[in-house]
Amino acid sequence: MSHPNAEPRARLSRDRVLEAAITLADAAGIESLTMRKLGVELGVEAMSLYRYVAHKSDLLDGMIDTVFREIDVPSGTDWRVAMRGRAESVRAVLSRHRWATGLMESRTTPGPANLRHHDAVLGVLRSAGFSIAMAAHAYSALDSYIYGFALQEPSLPFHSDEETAQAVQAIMGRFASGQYPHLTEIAVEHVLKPGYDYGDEFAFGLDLILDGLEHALHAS
Amino acid sequence: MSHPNAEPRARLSRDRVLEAAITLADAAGIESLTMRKLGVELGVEAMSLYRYVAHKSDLLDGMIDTVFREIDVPSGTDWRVAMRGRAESVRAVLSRHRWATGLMESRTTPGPANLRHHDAVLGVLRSAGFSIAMAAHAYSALDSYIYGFALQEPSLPFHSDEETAQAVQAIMGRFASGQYPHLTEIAVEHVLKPGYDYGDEFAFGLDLILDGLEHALHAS
DNA sequence: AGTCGTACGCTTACGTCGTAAGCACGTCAA
DNA sequence: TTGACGTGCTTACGACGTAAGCGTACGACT
Repeated sequence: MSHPNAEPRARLSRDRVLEAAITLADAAGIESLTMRKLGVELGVEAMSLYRYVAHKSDLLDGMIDTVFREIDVPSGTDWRVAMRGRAESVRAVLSRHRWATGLMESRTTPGPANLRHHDAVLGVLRSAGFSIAMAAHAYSALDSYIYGFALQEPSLPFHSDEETAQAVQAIMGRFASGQYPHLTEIAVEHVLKPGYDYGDEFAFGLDLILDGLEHALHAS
Repeated sequence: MSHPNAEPRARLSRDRVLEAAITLADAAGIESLTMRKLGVELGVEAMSLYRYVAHKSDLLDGMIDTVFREIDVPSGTDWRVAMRGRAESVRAVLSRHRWATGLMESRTTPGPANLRHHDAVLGVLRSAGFSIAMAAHAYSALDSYIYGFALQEPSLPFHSDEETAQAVQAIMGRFASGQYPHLTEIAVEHVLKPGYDYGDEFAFGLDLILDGLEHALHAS
């Protein structure tokens, strides 16, 4: 009985560290993810984490790839269904982990889950008859749109009706009325209508791109 | 002659501080922008900067809005021409300031240049006959695509032929050959071809969206 | 049963960061 | 001449990432 009432304290592991880091970033934002706080979360000193992580940016890389593992790998013969499903899945995952999109910019070494995911995307497109060049175009267009939407969504204050109203007031109130007439118009007559949800905009742009790709596929 | 050979040292000002911060971030990346280094750059102690900036995130907000001021404000009666021009302008500016896109995620208070810019975008669309709802859709789709592209572009290693080849080797070399067949295919038969430039993909997706919007405009 | 390498977590310490608080000086109006 | 104000500097604090090295407990061998 070397440790009197010491609960066994589950062993650390890279996955446990990554998991805890993601939980912490989800809850408090990426900027408040520090090695020390992560240590506290795991009941461990900060330096102990370096047994599982080479440095903080290795931790971030690992977090990103863990997030990618949450995304459904697309498959199936109907490319539209597959691409739409994957788009929704990416968006759902990125909105669960709002810090992830902004981080992608700085990480240049894709992890295995990321590679597997994108390999599957290309596989679906190629099987559907897209040429190599067209598959590359489609890949780029879809990813740009999805990531861009995910990047903007959390920074927009449109998450509930009252919150939206307050945010619009806060922004518009800073300026002379009439200074931004079109923003005002859209705020008053569109965004402030009850039931408005910015997330609904996602489908519109996605369909635009899918329609365009379908057209390009048949034209070739 | 209280300061012997002291060159007058141009007075500080918020704009000069922001300008210097942007230059520094452009050159060395946003993560190496610190108040102290910015002070050195301006020949001043770090704390002196707080006369012009409330705190660091105020500095970042200011930088973002200064960047927005570089973007051409769209105008004109041909909405397609205007939207294409604005898209190219945004992309050019964001690729000059690679740190800016990733920062947008964390900034929630848009500055005046940002508001003016987006007001002009909506103005062009409304004048062209887009309904309020459709203008909102178009705005969202275009912004998502443009920002998403800008977010991905710097993290992709496709900036010169040799650089691309090396990066592809580095990534692919980490895995058993055949593990990612479609990525390999597209790398070998598309990306590694001489003259490939990822930037060229931008136009394809942009046209997809513009075509879709045109169709939606006429259908309504 | 005894030995020992190794995996794991801890301690201490350094340099850098953002920034609070207050001081010193030059300029200019009264 | 005086004094208020604008401007920049000094000092200091707590938090950060992480380098270097220490103690210990456990599993694999003899």
